[in-house]
Amino acid sequence: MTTKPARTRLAPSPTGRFHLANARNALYSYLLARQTGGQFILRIEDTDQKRFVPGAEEVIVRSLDWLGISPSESPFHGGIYGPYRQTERREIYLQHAQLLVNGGHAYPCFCTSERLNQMRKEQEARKVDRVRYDGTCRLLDPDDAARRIAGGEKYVIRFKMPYEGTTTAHDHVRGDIVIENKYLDDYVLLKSDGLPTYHLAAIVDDHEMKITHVLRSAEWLPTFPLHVQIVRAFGWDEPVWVHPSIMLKPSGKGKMSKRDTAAAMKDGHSIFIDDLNELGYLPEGVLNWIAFMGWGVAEDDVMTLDQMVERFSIDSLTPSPAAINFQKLDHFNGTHIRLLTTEDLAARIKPYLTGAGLDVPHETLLKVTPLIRERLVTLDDSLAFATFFFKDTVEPNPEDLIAKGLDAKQSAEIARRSHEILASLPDISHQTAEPPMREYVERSGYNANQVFGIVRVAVTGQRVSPPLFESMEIIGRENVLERLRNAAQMLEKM
RNA sequence: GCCCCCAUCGUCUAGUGGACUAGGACGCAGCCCUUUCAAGGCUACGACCGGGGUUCGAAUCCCCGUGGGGGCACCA
Repeated sequence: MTTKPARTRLAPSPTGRFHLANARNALYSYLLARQTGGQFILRIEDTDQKRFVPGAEEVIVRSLDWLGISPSESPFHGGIYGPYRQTERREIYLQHAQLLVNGGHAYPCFCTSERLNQMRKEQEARKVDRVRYDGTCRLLDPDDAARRIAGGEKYVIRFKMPYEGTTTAHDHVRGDIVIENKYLDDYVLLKSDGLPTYHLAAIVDDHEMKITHVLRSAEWLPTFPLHVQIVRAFGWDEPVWVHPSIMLKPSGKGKMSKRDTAAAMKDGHSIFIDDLNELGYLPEGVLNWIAFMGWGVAEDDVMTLDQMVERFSIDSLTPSPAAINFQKLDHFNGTHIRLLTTEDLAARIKPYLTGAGLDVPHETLLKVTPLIRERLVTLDDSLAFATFFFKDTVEPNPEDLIAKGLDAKQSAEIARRSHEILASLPDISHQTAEPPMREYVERSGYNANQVFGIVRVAVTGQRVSPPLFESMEIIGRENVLERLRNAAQMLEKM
């Protein structure tokens, strides 16, 4: 591809959590920028001070960093097109709003919210197709308006939307979108607090920051023609507009709600990036999962970030809404876990183990890791599979100690015998331990399931574990023997 | 209610008029491997929303239905 460097942006508001849709827009933006040798930047859209959530900006940056798709310009990274926080750009919007007013594309409006509410009520009563600003202040004499502003009267700046005609906006994913202007409105561009609304701020910033491709969620489609009109009113060139599909809840019925996110969390899943991190997901897995939600690839498969950079194209983005599929997340996560080197995986597992209060010697962890690797879906699954390696004793459930089809007495015998056999061995490596144990299975008349099952529960404290003999080798001779003794005693008392 | 968008297996998707007996992935089922659980391998099941056109020929183009989604703020 011989495209010129793309400048892309992620422009979230610091009003809540950083979720899947944010991450996916960020990913695609990042991919496009890196692929073309351009820049991916982060701009904070904090013009709604009422909804501002302290700390939200940090979560955004942390999430991006964790995913490995950090911006090169942002309030935190700096950059020559800053400031990257909209509240710090007031003057710029003020000037641009004035430009629009001077050009006859916008006008000051003094209508109070009370009047607006009443107006809306009346229009609804009349059952108009589209409730829309009635244009009262459009007719104001400019000098008059200027005097009222000078007099300190509160006002907003509204866009002067044509009452007739149509607007055609071109979305790269969907093609031309045509709408009759009468269904649009005289949107407020500058609020009475002097801060811009999204419509003005985003358009001005994207231009000022030399953004070439605007990637944003399809929720913006309804006001997309407005944005195009604003760009044209300024006389600027349009960026390439790209609206990836909306993400739906797993059932496919609507967007994720509070309820849905809570339900997902109960299931060990989440749409929030910081949650995913804590839940034990890998950034690689999350990225791979997100990548395919709205990006149509013929043979989708595991992909690394670098491979995505290579293969990504805004031409293959899909327009239809996509249901979130957490099972696929699990699949990709497991796959990426298996792709990690032992050292890497061990390092990532460790916090989950130590976090549970376990003392985790690194050498032991390195031996354990290959044993549990293909059993992990998330990193915290390591707790279920590896805890017994790092404890001095285990407390098996007595009932689990009794093998299927046998009674306590027989099971005790097996435990005792196994102890004897293992105790007689020079070492307990799986190479030396397995043959005599298998021989015992043959001779005893019990089956492998029964014998190894008892030993497994005795030694690991659980019915499900990594491979028995390899595990015993790591646990160590003395420890294994003791656990077997305890189990035999337990069984004999039953 | 109005506007906009969308429509291929349960889900994510490939498909840009003939190469489609419609391909892949997840999930699901079965088999193999196996001391448990996984992982892995193999196999099966499984879709072009409906109706009209256009065309020699339509999953692919057009129209109308229907269904789903999104949006109708001095929020983004």
